[in-house]
Amino acid sequence: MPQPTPPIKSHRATGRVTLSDVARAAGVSPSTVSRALRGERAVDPALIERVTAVSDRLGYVPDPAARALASQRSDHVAILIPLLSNTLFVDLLDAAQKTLRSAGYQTLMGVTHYDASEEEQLLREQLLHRPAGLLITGLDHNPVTRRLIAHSQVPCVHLMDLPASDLPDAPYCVGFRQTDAGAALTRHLLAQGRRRIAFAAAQLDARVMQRLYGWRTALQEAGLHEPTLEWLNPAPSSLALGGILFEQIMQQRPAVDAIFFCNDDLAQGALMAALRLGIAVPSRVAIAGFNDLTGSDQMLPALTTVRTPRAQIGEAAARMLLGLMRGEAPARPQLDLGFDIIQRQST
Amino acid sequence: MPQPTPPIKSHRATGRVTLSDVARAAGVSPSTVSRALRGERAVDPALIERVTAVSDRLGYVPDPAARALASQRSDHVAILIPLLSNTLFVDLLDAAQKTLRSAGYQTLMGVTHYDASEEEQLLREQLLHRPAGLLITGLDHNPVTRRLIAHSQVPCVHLMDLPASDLPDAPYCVGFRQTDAGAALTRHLLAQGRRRIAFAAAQLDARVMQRLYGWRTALQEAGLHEPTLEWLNPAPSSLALGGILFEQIMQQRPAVDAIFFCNDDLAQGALMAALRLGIAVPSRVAIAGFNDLTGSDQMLPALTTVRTPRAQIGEAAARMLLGLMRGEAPARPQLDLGFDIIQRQST
DNA sequence: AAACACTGGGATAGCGCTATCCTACCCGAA
DNA sequence: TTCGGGTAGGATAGCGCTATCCCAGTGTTT
Repeated sequence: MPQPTPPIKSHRATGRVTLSDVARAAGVSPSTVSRALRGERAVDPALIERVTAVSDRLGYVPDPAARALASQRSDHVAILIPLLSNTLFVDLLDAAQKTLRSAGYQTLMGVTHYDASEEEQLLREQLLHRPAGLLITGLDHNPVTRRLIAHSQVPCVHLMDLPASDLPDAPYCVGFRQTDAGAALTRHLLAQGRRRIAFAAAQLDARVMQRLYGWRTALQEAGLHEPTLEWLNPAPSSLALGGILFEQIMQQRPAVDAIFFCNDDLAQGALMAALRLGIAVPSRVAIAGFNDLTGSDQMLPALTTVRTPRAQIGEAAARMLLGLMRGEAPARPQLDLGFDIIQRQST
Repeated sequence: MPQPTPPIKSHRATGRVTLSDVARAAGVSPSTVSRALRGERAVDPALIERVTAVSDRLGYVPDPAARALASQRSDHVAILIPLLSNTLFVDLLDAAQKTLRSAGYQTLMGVTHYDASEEEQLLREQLLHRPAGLLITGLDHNPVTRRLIAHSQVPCVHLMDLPASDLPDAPYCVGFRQTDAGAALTRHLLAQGRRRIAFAAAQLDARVMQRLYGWRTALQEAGLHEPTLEWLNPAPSSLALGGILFEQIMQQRPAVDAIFFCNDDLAQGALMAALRLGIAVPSRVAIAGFNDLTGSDQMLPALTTVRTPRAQIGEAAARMLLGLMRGEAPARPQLDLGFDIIQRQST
């Protein structure tokens, strides 16, 4: 009776070059290959070189799933942003993603739509993949979300916002002081001789409210604060809405001589509406925006705005996170990248 | 001599509720739990219910890494787009991502920057994660990329473009006929009485060239084609560039009475430049764009453009892919979602 | 010289699933 | 009655890594 030849390899062979293949070819143990390739523990430099050479020759590439299962840490970095329809966040995502990829990490993107419970749910899904790090927009999250982050032990950097003061147990974050930026732009308008400065906003997220606070503070300091000049609309931000808000303000508060829009899209819409309505900008009313989005320099008149370093924030936050994932503590837990007032023709 | 108590659980216990925990609690084998929860093979309905109940009670959630390792398929879907700085692709990504997430998939995003070798490299990285599916922008990829896709056996749907004709072995794709759209918009301009219609383009990707081809065809049919009215610039598209192109064309081809810009950002820039230069639109020159991007309806005059169903493309492609991943063949491998000419005041 | 760290390698047991094989049982057909 | 085939469960061996333990060899201390 003929003996069946025993299978040499598993019945589920995949054709992939594995770590054991490299180990066999290099004449060392799998542990050594693993350590040599990852730079873990001390390995004889000569061995590292030999293993690396063999690995390259065979075209070995580690399997992320196996690595994730064994080490309980994947090569994913999760990022949570509110929207993709605001280029602000897309720029953040783009920069972070680029930086993370060059370090070998894959980005897991989550879009929260400004919804705390959706944020929580997205975070849960992302944490299942045991990400190596987490980037999250803003500082205010619901308690469950905060607990999930803390309990997961995953290094986390917050984007865009900075805490009011340097708390001892402050979270890691990269951004700028929204309040200061709001106040600075308002002071710019005051310096131009404007006295009745309205604040028009939509999509009232935490950062918008901080800009409002900055506006309010600057006007109070100047003794010019007037609550009826706050024009807040919770709807999503858009050019069209900017036009509508502009028209409302001009009609209902004709004495207004400047409007601070919380975002450039609103301000751009206002500028187009002004053109349509024949309202002279800046002579009749000055218009200023926030974020220096695409096209603001092309408006007629060109839009005065606050340039926010969103790409730099994305990149710096990713770098800080990469450091944290290596176990390094950043120089300072908060990184303030500032902002610039860009004066153009609309003020 | 006291015996050391043997550890009950592994020394690397993670506190996670595993499939075996559910199996033990439900009094069945792990295989049965796995099958019951995935709806694999036939399982006694009563058992399915019991297992599901126990699983819910314990809060069991499958580990994606373990699943990926064992099954050689992850819950990731890879998506490759050229840029994040064009809202067109962001809308595509947003819609696809939303659809895929609701089906339990995580999106792995790759940004190719219109670079074929970067696309190939990104694809390699994504394939390491053994994605369950792949979405890729466009139909033209380098041979290695095509081979990687074919060899990976991962279901793949192409976005935005449709092949010239219905080939028998045609790839799956969802989009619309760029050539037809280009021709249709050109015919619209002809119908308005325009005779010297320029085509201005930047970021000359395959789709832009197809629109150019459509423009050319329509003009040739009308006996009005003039090669010197092709204005092609390989630089990235932007409002500022649109303004520059507009100024160049008006200066160097004063007889032009209409300009078809290959993308709305260029056309918006041109409209702003026209305002600045005091060139009347549409009386002196008509301006039309493509894609109906944000703000086009707010321009002065409002921009005539082609509305492209990018969100629908993202969603439909994701749905088609989900079907393919379940092993279903779509009704037709090509899905044409069409386009609409949106006539506004600029023509 | 004995005791004691280090250092750098190997052996091995999982990580938490799924794929595959195996088996008991039930059914209808011969 | 017997047998084949289908059905629904269990047993088990990995998937490809890393974490942990172990150990031989080499200093270092008193």
